Amino acid sequence: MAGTRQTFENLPEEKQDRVLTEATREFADHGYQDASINRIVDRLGIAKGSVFKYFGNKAGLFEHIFSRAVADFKGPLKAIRDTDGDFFSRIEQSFLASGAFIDAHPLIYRIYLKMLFNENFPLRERFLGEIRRAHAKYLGALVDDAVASGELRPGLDREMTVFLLHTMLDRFLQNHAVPSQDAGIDPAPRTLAERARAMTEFLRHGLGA
Amino acid sequence: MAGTRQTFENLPEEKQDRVLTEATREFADHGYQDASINRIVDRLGIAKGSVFKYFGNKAGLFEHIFSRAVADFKGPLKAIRDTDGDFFSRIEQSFLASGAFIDAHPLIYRIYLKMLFNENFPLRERFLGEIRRAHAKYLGALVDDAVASGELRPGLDREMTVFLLHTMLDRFLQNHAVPSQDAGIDPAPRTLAERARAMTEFLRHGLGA
Amino acid sequence: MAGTRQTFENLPEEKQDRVLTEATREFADHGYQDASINRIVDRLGIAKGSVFKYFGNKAGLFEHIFSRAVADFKGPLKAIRDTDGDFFSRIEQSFLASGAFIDAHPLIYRIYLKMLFNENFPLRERFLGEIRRAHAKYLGALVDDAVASGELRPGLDREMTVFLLHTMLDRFLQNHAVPSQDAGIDPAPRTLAERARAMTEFLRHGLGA
Amino acid sequence: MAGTRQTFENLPEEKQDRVLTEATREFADHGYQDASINRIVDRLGIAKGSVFKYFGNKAGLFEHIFSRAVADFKGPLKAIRDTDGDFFSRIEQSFLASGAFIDAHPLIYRIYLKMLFNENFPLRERFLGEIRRAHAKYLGALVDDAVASGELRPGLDREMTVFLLHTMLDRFLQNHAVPSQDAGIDPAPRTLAERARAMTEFLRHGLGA
DNA sequence: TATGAATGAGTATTCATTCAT
DNA sequence: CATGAATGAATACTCATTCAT
Repeated sequence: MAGTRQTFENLPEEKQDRVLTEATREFADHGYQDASINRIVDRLGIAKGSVFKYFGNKAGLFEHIFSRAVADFKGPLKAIRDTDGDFFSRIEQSFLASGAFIDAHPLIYRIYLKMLFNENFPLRERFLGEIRRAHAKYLGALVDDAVASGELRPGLDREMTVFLLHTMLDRFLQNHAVPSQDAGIDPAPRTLAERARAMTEFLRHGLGA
Repeated sequence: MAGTRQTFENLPEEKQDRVLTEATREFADHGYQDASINRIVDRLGIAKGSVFKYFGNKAGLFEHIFSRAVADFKGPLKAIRDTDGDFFSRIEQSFLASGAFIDAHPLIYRIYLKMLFNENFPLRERFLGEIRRAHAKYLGALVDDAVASGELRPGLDREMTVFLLHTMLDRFLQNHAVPSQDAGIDPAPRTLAERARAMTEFLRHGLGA
Repeated sequence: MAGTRQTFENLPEEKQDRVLTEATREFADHGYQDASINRIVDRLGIAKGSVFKYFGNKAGLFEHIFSRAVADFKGPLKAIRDTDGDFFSRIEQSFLASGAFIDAHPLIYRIYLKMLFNENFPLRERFLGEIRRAHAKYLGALVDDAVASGELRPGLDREMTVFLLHTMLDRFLQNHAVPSQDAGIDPAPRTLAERARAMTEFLRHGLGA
Repeated sequence: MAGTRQTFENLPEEKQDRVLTEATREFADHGYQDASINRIVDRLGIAKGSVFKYFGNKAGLFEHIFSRAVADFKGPLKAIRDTDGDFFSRIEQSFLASGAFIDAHPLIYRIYLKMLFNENFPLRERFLGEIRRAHAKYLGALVDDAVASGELRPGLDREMTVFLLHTMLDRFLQNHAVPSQDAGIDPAPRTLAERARAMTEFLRHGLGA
């Protein structure tokens, strides 16, 4: 109880920020296992022991960073939940809001992507599960509203619809963050808004009443 | 570096297979950077020097393995290119064939997934580009056929359509390989066939004439 | 170094006790070199700097603890010096009193045992010498009395007799504190009293007139 | 199976000896936990990785050294088991043979002493148990012979007698190896033979018929 | 051609100690 | 007078790569 988490929060906020920024960058560049605390402290110009004082160990540092990020991840969705408008315009806004989040926190999103298929991140199951459930809950609510208002074509399987929306959102964001991934597939670079609009149109045709 | 690759191919085929299988497993389990040649040779019971004789260095070993895999990746698509049937049934068959490929080569696909967002794989850009282009070419041809036969609704942007198909296929496969990824989103476990059918139906509504 | 020891003794006695108990436990568990001031202060919930204020450094802490213990070690012997009774019953009482001391201060005795053959304890020579000399003096006095009263068989070398008594006492105590040490040698577990009686009988035969 | 124990035994014998000698010295000087592989390899002038190649880890190195030592420990006793002569002269020979062993392997004996009261040696229970049981078996056989031939006074408890002999032997050896331990108790330095003779005499009086 | 011994820089983590607040 | 942040050297251990046999 004595030494660990408390000590970091007693630091001047500016120093806290420097440490977290540098560490986040390291994890974004190298994932968890290959991230090097040596490199972090060298760049920061602080003693190696300090990091362990602050966070206990490497996993503690990662968990500190990513648990804050998980909270942030959920943020943009909440903002839209209460939005007015028809189903598909709310979907489009979700795309845009999530894209804006990624633009604001590119390092965090790179960590998330690395975590997706790399098993050795601490608390990976918990973190990914939280994010998934938040999205599922949010998208499920949107779908329920749309079913009630008759905006979706009848006979749609609710679970499959949520899964499809999630799929589209996820891939939209991946593509936004790592455009090279679609080099050769979608060669024409588009703005965030253009792409969001196009995918919404597709969804409207596929799902709309 | 002179007779490098040659020496490996002079080995009895059975030994070649053992080496490649064990190395593939290591990369699938740990990615590139964290894969350990020490562990590989320990499991194989061969000398460490041999691996370096065969492949030059760690990157050479990986490239040997994954360049063969890239060729395999393209295989299932070619098989369907000449298939008869309407557009959407050919799409559904693509889903099924790709899913079958993953079931047959789970380790290769795990490596591919890790490579997707992890920058430090050797020749990553080249490998991913090859796979992407193969898919784009294949899907593009399918779309062109469908446009010609009027199976797609008019006014569809070809590139965006290809992108959407690719998105659906990719996510379908990820979900097939790592089902836990959708725990909480698509809780009802489905067979490969059921899921392929459902996604095809969705595409038919979204894209069909 | 000025007011060093003083500051500790100004503490409320209860806090002094907590600090010393926890530190003694750490030294008993880990010896000197591997004892960790980090762990001690973590368990105590006090600042690390305080320990250094109180005792100067790690050696100072150990010396404070063990110099008090040395005084205690000598205690039980003094109590018997003035006892009446024949030589061998006084010996037996010494065994019992020393065993009782160990039961009352098990941590101190564990430190003593570790110090016996581990050279890197601070002031080791001094501490061990003090204890040895106290025992030698005490046992020597007993032997002198017995020689005078004719209780010992004639011709016994005084020094060797003292050495033998010391040997028996020491090993008796070690065995009492670490019974597993004699697993397989003396498998029948005995009470302190039984063992003291048996060893006294042996000594009576070996040394008695 | 590939890398570990085999590699060390392939080394030229001279190098094996240098490594073991230096490592044994380190353990004798510092015990297990405080022994430093850094120091060992620095003195040897070899790479740190080599030691881990040879023995796997620090515990493996220690176990290699001490398991050989345990075998050696038992050696001198076996040599005497078949000796002729009366009980007490065989005991005296045991003292002398064990003392000679310690003189020949002082480092090993110092490790043994440190292990006696320091819990964190690898395989400690096993090693100490083996040594104890060997001694108990040997001394028990001597006692049984003496009981059969009537050399011991009647009514002696066999177990207690073995325990006493073990006690005397152990302490005799400790005193021989670490004479300073008895500074102030037995100030007159004696030869090994003198001391063995004196202790045997004592035992003869205490135990003899 | 295969072997496996040698290397040395790299990893996370712990530690006693200092000193500004 | 107490605090606890900072330090940097120390620890065991792993790794890809080289090269003499």
